[in-house]
Amino acid sequence: MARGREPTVKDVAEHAGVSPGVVSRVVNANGSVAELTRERVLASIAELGYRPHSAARELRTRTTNTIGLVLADVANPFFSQLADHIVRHAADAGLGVLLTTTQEDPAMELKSIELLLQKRVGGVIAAPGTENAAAWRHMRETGVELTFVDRFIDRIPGIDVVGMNNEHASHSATTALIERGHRRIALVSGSSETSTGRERIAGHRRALQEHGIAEDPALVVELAFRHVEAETALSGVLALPQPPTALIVGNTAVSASVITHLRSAGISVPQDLSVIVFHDAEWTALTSPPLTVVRHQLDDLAKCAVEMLHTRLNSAERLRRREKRLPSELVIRPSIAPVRG
Amino acid sequence: MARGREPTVKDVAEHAGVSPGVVSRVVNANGSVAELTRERVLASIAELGYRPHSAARELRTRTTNTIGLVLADVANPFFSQLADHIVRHAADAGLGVLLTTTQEDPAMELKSIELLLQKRVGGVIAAPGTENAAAWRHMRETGVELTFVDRFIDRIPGIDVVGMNNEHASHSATTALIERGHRRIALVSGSSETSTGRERIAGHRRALQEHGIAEDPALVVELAFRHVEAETALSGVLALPQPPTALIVGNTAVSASVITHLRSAGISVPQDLSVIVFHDAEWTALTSPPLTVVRHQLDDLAKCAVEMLHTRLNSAERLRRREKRLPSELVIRPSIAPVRG
DNA sequence: TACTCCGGGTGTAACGTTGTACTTTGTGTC
DNA sequence: GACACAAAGTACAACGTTACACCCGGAGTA
Repeated sequence: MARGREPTVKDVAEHAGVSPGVVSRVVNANGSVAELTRERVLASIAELGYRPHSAARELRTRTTNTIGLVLADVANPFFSQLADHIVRHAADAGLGVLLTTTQEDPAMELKSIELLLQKRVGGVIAAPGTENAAAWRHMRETGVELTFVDRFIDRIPGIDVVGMNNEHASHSATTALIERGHRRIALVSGSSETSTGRERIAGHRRALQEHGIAEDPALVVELAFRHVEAETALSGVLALPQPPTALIVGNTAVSASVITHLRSAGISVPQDLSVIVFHDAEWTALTSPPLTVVRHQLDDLAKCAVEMLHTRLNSAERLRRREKRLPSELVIRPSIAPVRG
Repeated sequence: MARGREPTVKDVAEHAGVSPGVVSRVVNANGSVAELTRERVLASIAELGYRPHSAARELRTRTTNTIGLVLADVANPFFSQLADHIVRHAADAGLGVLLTTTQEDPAMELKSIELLLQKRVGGVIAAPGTENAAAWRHMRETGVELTFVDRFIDRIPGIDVVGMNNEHASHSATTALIERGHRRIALVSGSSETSTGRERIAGHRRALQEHGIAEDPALVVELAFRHVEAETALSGVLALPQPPTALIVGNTAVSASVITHLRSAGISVPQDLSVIVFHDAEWTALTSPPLTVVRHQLDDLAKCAVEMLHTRLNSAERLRRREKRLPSELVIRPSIAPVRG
């Protein structure tokens, strides 16, 4: 197990009979170096098994090829698929991804931010919570490039945003239900303090208004992305004197537990309740009935986020803030039906 | 946007009127320092917003509080839940997680290994593929602590392993079917080159033998974790002259697509086919019928892996190789039934 | 001839941190 | 009063890399 010290530029330089600077220029394809020596250096590198030490490089150059990724939790299929795509695209761009999760807990989010600042990551892709605006702003001011994905905090200037067109998606979903005669439509959404929550509620409202349907605040349930609350909140809504005939689940974290609850409560879909959920997880077509979903192009979302960050990292000058909204698609399946007589 | 240089120990030292060494000792709670000066230093740190520069620290101390995590893909709910738990436990231990995915592609796996070596991560948790044994061994010899999780490569010495008791789990699953009268039981598993694939096939065989049932090689389908192959391979098995009456899906990546295929092929579960799948994803109870599953304690798996790695990282001496197997549980649901006729 | 210019190379300092060796001061002991 | 001894602090080098200034020699130009 002869665990020898890892070879350094110096070792390579000596082995190739050249100065360290030349080696550096070879590995970074930087300054000019004679073809012959270049080959000699490359040979030495191969022979010694040299690998640049990124910490040293980062220290010297004050740059990094690592980005941070801050998500609520990666057990939620929405985020996990997003993470998968982001990691892939980042790898394509030569970037490593330091993953942290917040479990929707502001304190953990703060710890994540702290960690990433210490690591001096070059940039961060994050789906931020609502309470650490100051910390995010500070991170940005420290010079860390930041891209918000899916959600964002709008009080912070100069941060790119890539998200879904939530307002539109929610509007379509509600409209689809209204067209089937539904008047009492419940919406389970994330907290209205999050951008996604707000936008989804807004789209829902707009659709109601367009059809002259009065809003009933009791039908809008904001869940701060916690599984436990799902059942109690839901049973409250379903027990209303005038219960809803349709339900939109705009909080991807609780979709499965909502369906579970409906089943155990003996509510049959779509006879008793039409259901639409956000995010087309792999199982949504497997329930009975298959669920109508709002399908997001997660790959595009990830690609955009990585690209935005990457260009920022590689361009010295200060770019204008960009915001990109990706369309989503309503996939109709049997979980919605015309309202009963 | 006054993006000033980040403060360093030197700045803090000057501000507090001490030498840099003292500051270092304060932040690392290392040598002894007078209570009074300690407070003064802490005050300066707070005021200046000092944050240690990890690259510099890593360079100097030749250690890291970052570990690598190498998984096939994090879109597979099995791996994504595992990743979620690992990231959480690692954070509790003060470790950052650099996530890479291989998409089951040996070349990508090699790139991941390369990246992690460059980053000089202190340790790596990995679910390895089969083809890069040499690279993994080399990584270990370089001094990177390594823990294999879920799968492993047994040709490599000195690497800890945390996994499920796959042989036993598979044996239980097959036995449960045999007890219900099934004789022709198909097994969709990962490649028998992976440890999990081998073990699951072995457990299956043992159960068959114990009941004096002849093995039929045509009933064992090895899928190298690729979605596309699932349908064709499966339809082959189902079209056999003597088709199976039961199916065990031991490849978590294809569970959903297998179920989809069964449905589109008009095969009703459990009347035509009893089904058991590995891994209790959040949706397995939501299909109709709900699926019998082999449930793994992913949290324990993650916890063990992180703990093993963590103790290795913090103990100077060379520890003996450890291997831990966690039990899994067969959760019976209506997707299995006594064989017909 | 004297000059600039350029390719190809060397040497050195610096990035921010911490370990080691050293100095200073105070305190208790014989 | 001399001694050892610990506590508290300083100074400096080193980790591996790269940016920068510099040097050398040969080719092109006035």
